[in-house]
Amino acid sequence: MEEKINKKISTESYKGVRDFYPQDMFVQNYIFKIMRKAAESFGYSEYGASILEPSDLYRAKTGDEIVNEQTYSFKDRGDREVTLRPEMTPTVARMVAAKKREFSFPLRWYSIPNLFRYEQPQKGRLREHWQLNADIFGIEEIEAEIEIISLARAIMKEFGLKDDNYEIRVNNRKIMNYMLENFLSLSPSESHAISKIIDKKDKMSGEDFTGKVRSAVGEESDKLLNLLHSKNLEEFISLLPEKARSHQGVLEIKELQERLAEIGIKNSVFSPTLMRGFDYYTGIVFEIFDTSLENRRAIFGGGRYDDLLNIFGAEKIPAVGFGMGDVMIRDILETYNLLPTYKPVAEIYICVLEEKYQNYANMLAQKLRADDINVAVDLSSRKIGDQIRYADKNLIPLVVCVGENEVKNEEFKVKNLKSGQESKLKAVEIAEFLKSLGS
RNA sequence: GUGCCCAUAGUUUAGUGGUAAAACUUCGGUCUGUGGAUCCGAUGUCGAGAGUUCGAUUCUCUCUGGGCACCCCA
Repeated sequence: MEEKINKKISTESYKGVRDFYPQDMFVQNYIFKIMRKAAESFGYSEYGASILEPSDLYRAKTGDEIVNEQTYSFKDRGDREVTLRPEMTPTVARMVAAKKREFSFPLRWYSIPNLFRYEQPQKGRLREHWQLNADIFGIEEIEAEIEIISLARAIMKEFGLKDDNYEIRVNNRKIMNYMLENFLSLSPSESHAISKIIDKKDKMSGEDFTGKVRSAVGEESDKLLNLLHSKNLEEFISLLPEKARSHQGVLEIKELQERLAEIGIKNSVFSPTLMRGFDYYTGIVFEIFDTSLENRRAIFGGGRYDDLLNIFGAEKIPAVGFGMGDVMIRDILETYNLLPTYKPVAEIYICVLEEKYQNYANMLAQKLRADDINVAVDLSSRKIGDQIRYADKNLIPLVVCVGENEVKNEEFKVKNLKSGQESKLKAVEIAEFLKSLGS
């Protein structure tokens, strides 16, 4: 024997990414199907783009550090810096800005891109994931937020989630900025730092949070803490100084909640500690938050980003949008036992009793396919029992055996593997029969 | 990037300083013009590399991968 030169290649997938075997792909397709259906029911059109973007696209917004350390970035053969897109918003902003003269606004767009980030994988966060992005461009008024949140809620509903499975947390960057910069007289960098602390409130103990706020804000911290602990908007407003009570940011939240309630969305909650990590948000921000004990995580997040398109030198184009990841929604559906049961694509399996009937079986399959039926034909010439067993193990619901009798009579016994029932049918009747099964 | 835990057939798990076992799955055979069965058999360089040792799957280190948390958050 010669020594082995070839080293075996590992069958593991690349770190932090997933293989989708047919059963996984079935779930993935189900998730995408629901997302598409809901988005399109609101008149949103699907768009797409390459996963490769020039690194500058992200530098402009997020800074060198994130691009260098948290993205997949490399130089191509032409010495261009390239990044695997870590999010879709800059891409869609670029696309909209590029052709803004050609579009009549508002634009309602969605996409389900795969996104990459170079990070340590952990729960709910992998290196590659898919994320529904839905955005509306060109509406300055709160109508945009109402529509976007309605869409988010419609998706939850379509997945079978009930309103009391989650809450819609809302806040407004405008009032938060006002509060930090005017009411508490913090400098922009101080208020930026405190925003990050506020955003993490739920991740630390009450004392920790109080302590961190005190050391960051100083003597005014009690005022801030009281505001952040308000249970609802009324309490929050009552703690604001007189002249701030009718601040636009407050009015927007109030109107948003009222308008949502009017159209039947009653599970919105004002959440003064909701900030969202991104700096580009300029107004309302929101999150759909799973209230089950198992997850306690945001399923959706989004908000208004009126100034983002400015980086392309475009005139201001207001925008509201959100993202929803496939990893999170999978976890949620699992929690509430809402994952669909796997069904293979083949509806009928044709068993071949003797090798000489193989081509007859192929012809029968062709006829059925012409009637839009998904048919697989056995190729093994194995014993009939093994063929049926194969169909059964692969969850194919119906079996037709082709042998001497069938060829002679042109009639087929269609066997339902679940019930064991057989129906004698002509080839042309099979499509109708399938419809009657309602599969 | 940091820390903790983990790694044995395809899967779930036993087990030992003297090169491994069970169940299920898969594949092959057995039996039946109609299935989830029976019986027989096959499938592992114990994640990779190095070290300690007469001898390592077992002990040590490094790496890789997985899980969780931190960092960061899209």
